[in-house]
Amino acid sequence: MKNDFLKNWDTQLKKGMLSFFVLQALEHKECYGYELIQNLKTSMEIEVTESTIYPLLIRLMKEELLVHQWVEQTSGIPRKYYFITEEGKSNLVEMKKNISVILSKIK
Amino acid sequence: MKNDFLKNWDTQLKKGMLSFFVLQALEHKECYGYELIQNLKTSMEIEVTESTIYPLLIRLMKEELLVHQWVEQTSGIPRKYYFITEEGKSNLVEMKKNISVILSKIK
DNA sequence: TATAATACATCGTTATACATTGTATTATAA
DNA sequence: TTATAATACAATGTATAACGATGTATTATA
Repeated sequence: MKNDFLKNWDTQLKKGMLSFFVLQALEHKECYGYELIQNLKTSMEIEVTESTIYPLLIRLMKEELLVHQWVEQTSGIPRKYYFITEEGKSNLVEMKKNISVILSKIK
Repeated sequence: MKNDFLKNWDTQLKKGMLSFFVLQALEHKECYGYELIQNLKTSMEIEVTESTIYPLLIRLMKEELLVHQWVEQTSGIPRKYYFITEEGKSNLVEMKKNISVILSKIK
């Protein structure tokens, strides 16, 4: 069981890593917000709430790293699908470079 | 040259990684605040300002991951040396584990 | 027929990096 | 001699991002 310091540290570490993983996930395959939360949990073991993911997606769209498209469903609420842009892809490459530099500093 | 998004992302990534690197540095060798800033820059290529490091050291002491000791100098201002505690060392181990889990998720 | 799951979103709180500013001492260059 | 930089500590205010709580609406299930 994690202590309070480590729990808070996990949260702080997400500030940065989460946007990387969201871009990585959407580069692999476009999806809608709710689906992204499930995907991060099941295939990445990253737990995020809606109050984290929706503002994050909005920020990434403002930065033009993502675009969205509403898709009507045969039944139920329309889904807002997110797609990574070319700028998103090139930023993802830069982010990966930065992360490997950081990793090289870990003893 | 990094764009605004990447510059901000770097800052966000520090929120979490910096406390790890400070603990790692102090595990290697105790030092005082100003010295720590120099060490992080020269041997780790991590740039931090005093307004980042001093509050961080205070937080890590509150968590009892660090302790400090004032050391008088033959000339000049006394220096506040920081030492990692046993709890600090064990938390550092946990942090390193967490980081490798995160890394394994990078494609 | 109530409850859970799906799907969107916002608001307030909290934590942290950083620019700016401040104090004080010592070394160096003009 | 004097101004400037470097050393060494610290606090204040701002911006950013994760998260708990809350809200709306639809569909599936018990």
